[in-house]
Amino acid sequence: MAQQVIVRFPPSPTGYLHIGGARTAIFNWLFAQKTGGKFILRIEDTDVERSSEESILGILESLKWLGITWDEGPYSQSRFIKEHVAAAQKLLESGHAYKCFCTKEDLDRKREEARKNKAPLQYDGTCRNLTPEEIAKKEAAGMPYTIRLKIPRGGGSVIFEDIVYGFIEKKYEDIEDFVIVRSNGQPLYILSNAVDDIRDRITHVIRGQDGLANTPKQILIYKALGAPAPKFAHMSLTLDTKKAKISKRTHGELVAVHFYKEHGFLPWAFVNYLALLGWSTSDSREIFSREELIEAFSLKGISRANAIFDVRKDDPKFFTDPKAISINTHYLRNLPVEEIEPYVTEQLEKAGIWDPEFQSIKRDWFLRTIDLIRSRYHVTTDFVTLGRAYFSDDYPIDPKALKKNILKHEGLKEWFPILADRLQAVETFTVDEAERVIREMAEELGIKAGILINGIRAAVTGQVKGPGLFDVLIAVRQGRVAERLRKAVTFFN
RNA sequence: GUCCCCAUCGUCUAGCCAGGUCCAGGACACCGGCCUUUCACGCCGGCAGCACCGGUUCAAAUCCGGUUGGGGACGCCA
Repeated sequence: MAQQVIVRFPPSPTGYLHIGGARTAIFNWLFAQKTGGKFILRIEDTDVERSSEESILGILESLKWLGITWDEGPYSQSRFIKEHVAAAQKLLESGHAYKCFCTKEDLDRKREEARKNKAPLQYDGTCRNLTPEEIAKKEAAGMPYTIRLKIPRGGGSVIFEDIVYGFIEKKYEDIEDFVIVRSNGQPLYILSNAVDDIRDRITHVIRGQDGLANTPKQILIYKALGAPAPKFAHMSLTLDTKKAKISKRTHGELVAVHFYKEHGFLPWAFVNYLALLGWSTSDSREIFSREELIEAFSLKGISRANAIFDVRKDDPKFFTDPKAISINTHYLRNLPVEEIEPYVTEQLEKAGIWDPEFQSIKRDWFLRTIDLIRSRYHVTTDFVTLGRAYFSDDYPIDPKALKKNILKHEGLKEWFPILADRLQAVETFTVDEAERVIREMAEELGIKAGILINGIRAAVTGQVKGPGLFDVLIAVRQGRVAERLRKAVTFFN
């Protein structure tokens, strides 16, 4: 009988959720979904200085946007500080830990010296063997102390099997007697985290590879506390194009989940992209529905090598990793229109060009129009930039379109009004009728139809490119087309 | 400095554990062509990689050792 899987995602609320954190959350969530396990959200807010309520809200919002749901929580780690302290006390009593009276200044000095002498930076164990009398004396003198875990000495090592990286061995001698409680009585993350995981019965710790070096220490804590250690699965890290770990500090908004929401990403497309960063299936599939991803997911598919988040800051063509955009594009163009409708709506609202009728009497038209123009778009914001003319009469004319497709042909100044009249005179305004009128006119004038077609497109949509013009005209509608063509004459002034 | 991890096209990666079927497959990006009123979509084609050296073997991208390169950890941060 396999026990139920319990995983957790423990962000520290010191800023927004960034893609590294999102990736960790996604992998944990996927694993829980896959195994029918439980996913706990725990806010590690014990660093009071840097934690903020605002940050917590932002993180929750980003997770919700991504569609990552949790079964328990969010718990605040700070609520359990008493338990953490009690655990430290227990370790002290059982002889697994000891009080250290070394001052921060002393330690800093020693570390600095060691750095200079290119020696290991480990704690030298000054207080490890203090006699009970010495300890009592220092305490009586009111000397503050930290609590350190007592690492076994005289050979031996910690060995564990990481699900991704395989067997990892760390010699005791390479582990220092690390601090688990500050001199002000506050427990440290390494302790709190282990205590919380024990209490929450976490079965699998899935986290970034930067936690790999900490793992032997945590295993020692579990052992000292007499609790079984969970299984560990470390994930490769996400690096930037300069191969540095991505961070809020150096990359700012570009690595924030909310940035992708604002820039027109479909949440699932983003999850799909993130899942592919450092994970794959042997059949090289890339597009997964939610159900397919859960079905295909396996911790074994996590790659050991770090992956690069290929954002090219200076490339005007891509505002982020081209692969991320291409996946978003795929979903944008292939999902049933109804599924992307809410996201388009959101963008129109944000741009102030939303018309409530788009979801009532004009809904059919709205869906058809989205469907018509989406094959050229990459993100939902394109609907309010490139596609603005479909939804609003207040749209800009691309200078290139103006120059190349309107001003270049003086004749359009006379032809536009005639075209407007003729198109307006059509009784049933259909694609075929619109095409007939325009082609006949071109023939009459003895010019290429393309001149009229491209000129009309420029005037009616403001763009040099777009769907087949006759479809465009139907989408924009007869009256507006005529109106826009008449107005276009003013471009020649 | 010490310890740990990693190494296939520009990027994400399959293949590696059980060596031959791989003169290395897919995707994105890029280039060319077809289609077309424009731009896309779509279709067809192309460019491009096993870091290096040695060993084991009839045979190595795959196993072993080393070198180089990269990343991470080493806090009274999480």
